[in-house]
Amino acid sequence: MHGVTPYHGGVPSRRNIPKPAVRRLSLYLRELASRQEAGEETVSSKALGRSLGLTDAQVRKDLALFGQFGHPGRGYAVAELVASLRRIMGRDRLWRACVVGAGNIGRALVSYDRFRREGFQIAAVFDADPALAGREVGSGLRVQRMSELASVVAAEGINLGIIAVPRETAQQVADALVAAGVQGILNFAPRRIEVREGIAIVSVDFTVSLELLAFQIAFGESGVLDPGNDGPEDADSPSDE
Amino acid sequence: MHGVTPYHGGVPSRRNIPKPAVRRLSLYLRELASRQEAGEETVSSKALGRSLGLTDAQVRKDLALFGQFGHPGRGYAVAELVASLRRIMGRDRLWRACVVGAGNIGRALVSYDRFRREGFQIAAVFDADPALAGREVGSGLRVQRMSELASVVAAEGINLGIIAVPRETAQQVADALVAAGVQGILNFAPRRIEVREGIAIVSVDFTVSLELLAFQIAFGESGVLDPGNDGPEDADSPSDE
DNA sequence: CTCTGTGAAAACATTCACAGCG
DNA sequence: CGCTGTGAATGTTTTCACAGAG
Repeated sequence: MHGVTPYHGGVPSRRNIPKPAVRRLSLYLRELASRQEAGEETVSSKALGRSLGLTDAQVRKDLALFGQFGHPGRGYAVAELVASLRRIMGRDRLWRACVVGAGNIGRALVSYDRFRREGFQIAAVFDADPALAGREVGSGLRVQRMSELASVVAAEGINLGIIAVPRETAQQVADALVAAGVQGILNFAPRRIEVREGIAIVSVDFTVSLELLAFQIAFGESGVLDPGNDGPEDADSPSDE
Repeated sequence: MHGVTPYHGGVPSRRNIPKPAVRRLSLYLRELASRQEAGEETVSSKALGRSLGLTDAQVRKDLALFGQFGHPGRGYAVAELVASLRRIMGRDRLWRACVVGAGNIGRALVSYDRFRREGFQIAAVFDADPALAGREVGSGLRVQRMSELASVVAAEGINLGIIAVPRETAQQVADALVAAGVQGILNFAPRRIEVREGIAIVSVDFTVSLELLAFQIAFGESGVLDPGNDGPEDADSPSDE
């Protein structure tokens, strides 16, 4: 028992957190929040793993990367673990994002309620097309000109940028976002984005995901099915720096 | 030299293709197509890797999984490799997809031109809300009722389903798609989808990607930066079965 | 000399299996 | 008992480094 202490005195130091583990952390948090809402007070690594298609050992290993949260014989206290995970993942702070590109994807992201509900506020939208300036998208946001990006990012306290422009302009948008002071970028353009050391970047590439799907089907038919990957379903991995 | 032969006689059999390698294959194909258009005739693993933030050894290993495509001393013949990769990835056949869910994300996907250009045709859109039935989305597609899903999938020769509904209904939509006969599913709903053996599934989870981004920033500040992952940018990995 | 294909080594990630707490 | 935390074992992916082709 360690009840009050949030992170535990001796967090297994820092460093070297496997990226796949972090993605799963996000899944744990989602599942735990849902169980918390359902009134569950404790949950075992086995139960948690079962819901997400993971082994119990995997769940325990992942959580143990950040401290000792479990109670032997009992499992994990849901509320406690939710609070810890939120802090670890930076979900205890306010994230403000801007979307660059008011095309199909940009507009969909601005209107994607889940972001707001999960604590990622979209505070501005920009587009290079002057014809779109002033146009309302989502709930009450108006498209602003690229020339305003730096000042708006500063004035609105925006710390994340979301790139939803065509591949041709994606790198220069990234440069502008970094110059404006964002700490991280979520990239939806189908190309690699380079940013300087210290800026976080994660990419989501729809085409790669679709092609991965096509490959599985095409290759599964022509060749032998890959059996290795039977157990847990595994999410299509985007790219992060 | 093996010039004409497309796949080479002895493809290193089948089986056991690492998933990360398949994602990169998609990147190679994109980069190669762009170089082909630019008139380049050959490319070395080093040049290809450089463009994509990968090592030359990685590129060679990935390609070697499927055959011997390179010409020692010369590099890879661009046109030849594009053709081989297209076949390997199933890009030489016609893919027809339907989108289920005509909300923000569903509509954005229907209008996402890149899918069509890359050979993934969206042939139908469905939504459970009867009020949306008949509404036009994208270029000339009309929203259809869920009750028509099975017959439309059959009639239109649809082999892929794209889930763009809220998490609550995602699993039952997946079941309906599989029952209707699709071979694979691209899932945008924030939850795990289970499908029977033999059906391919890839998931894209925006929230996980955003949280991965937030984690990198929050953890980088509070702790020591993870140094390991310096080199190539790495895409945010979705989930695939 | 350039550049591939590939065994062997290293790094990384998952699973096993069990000591020990409640 | 039930269930965590964790070393040790196993499996997977990446990198190294070099023989050999052109």
